[in-house]
Amino acid sequence: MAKEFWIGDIKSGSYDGEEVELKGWIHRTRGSNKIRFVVVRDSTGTVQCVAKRDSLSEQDFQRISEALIESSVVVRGIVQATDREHGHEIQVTHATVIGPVNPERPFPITESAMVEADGGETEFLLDNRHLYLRTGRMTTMLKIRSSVFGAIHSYFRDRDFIEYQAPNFVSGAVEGGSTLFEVPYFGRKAYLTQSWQLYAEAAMPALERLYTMAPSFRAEKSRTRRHLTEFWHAEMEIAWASNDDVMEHGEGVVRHIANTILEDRESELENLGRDLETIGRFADSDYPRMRYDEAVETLQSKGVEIEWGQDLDYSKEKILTEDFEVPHFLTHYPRIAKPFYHRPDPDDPKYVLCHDLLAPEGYGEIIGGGERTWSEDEILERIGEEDTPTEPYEFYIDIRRYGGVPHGGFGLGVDRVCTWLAGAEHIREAIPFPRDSRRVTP
RNA sequence: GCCGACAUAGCUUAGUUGGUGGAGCGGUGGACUGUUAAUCCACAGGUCGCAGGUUCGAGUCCUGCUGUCGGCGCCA
Repeated sequence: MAKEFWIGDIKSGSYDGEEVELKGWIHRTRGSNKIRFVVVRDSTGTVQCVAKRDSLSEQDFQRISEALIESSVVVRGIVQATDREHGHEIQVTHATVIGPVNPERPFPITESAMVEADGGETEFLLDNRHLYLRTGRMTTMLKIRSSVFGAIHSYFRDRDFIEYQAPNFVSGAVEGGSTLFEVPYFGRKAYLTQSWQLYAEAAMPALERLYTMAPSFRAEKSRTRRHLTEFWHAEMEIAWASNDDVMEHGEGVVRHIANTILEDRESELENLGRDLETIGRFADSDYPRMRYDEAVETLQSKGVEIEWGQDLDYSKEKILTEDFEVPHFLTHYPRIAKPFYHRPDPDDPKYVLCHDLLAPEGYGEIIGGGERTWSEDEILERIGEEDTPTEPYEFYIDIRRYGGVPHGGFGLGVDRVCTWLAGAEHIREAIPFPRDSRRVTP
């Protein structure tokens, strides 16, 4: 039963002249009543199978001729290298349809649906996401996504970080409670986590270097091409570290991701029309760093209306990224613009020791992080500034009461990184079943 | 939360000043021995998102609703 032959290997010439048994799905089919051209797909590619009427039994020829797009088939035949545009093809000797498609309900995703959608974001394709997954564009995207996930794991594991898991049901927020999903919890209220961070800080004195990749949930009614309500969050926390140390890892992991997909997913990137030199630049360059004050001056010199102390929203980030060809950091935001867990800069407590990493080409923020407020006095002062009650944060304060140390970390939006590196139009293209404020199905 | 669009066959869409809704793809039947989104002929397929209203007459004009898309804010 196990599958022995893969289209990717057939196309690379491993079986020229040999007989193979091909298991896959019909991608396209055409031809006459004497010869049928059936393009078969598997997870590694597509290959044209040529079924000549007199080369296989009448029954097999009939079956393969009648099978509709997305029928699953087992085809046996001889691999032949050709000069035709599609390269290798298979001269069919036997054909069986395993899972047929009923002509009364043909595969709904047609050329017209694909061509028109381009990025794949029509309502129809979103409603049929479970079927859209098997199209070329989505398959390619999922392969790149897998490599991005793998690269994040290998980056941290190669540097002796410990993978550590936090609960997804939580009782409080990391920041502003308005964006929490509330779920009933045996007569009480619980919430879906927005971030691993608070729980990571609890384990920081135990593990010192830790990371995770897990879903985070934000109940924001965001309607943009960079937001999901459920997204994959790669987070790290490191003891004995400054803002600069954390940034080194942020730059390191993003460059490692770019390097990995360049190495493992070159053809997939090209399929999506991504320029490899551009990705190479993301992989090899140093990422510039700019302080908030400098960013405000730059914006003001460009005629943008902004006052010191305002947070930098997306429209302003976008203007800043125009000056860069690679990701760049923005650091040292005003204390008043950032939540309590960011540590004030001892050199100038008007600022906090934080950073955002902005992707170029208009993709915007992919990392947010910084040094944490780590002493008991400072954390109480910072929480006090926000008029936040301290009770929900008792465990967080405890971490500072028992041997606090300088530490920091960041959160990386994995789906955003996939969107950016793949050159996709919308974050929905980069995740199999996107969740936003208007869609939880399929 | 705010702003702006859109909704016609399974899909992608055309539809003029309001006068019996067309096409391409997909499907079915037929032709064709090398096709590349194959081609050619024929057929089937429509409560024009829903509910009201204006009118002799509404896919088309008006109101409301629903759904979807795009943008802002928020952020990863």
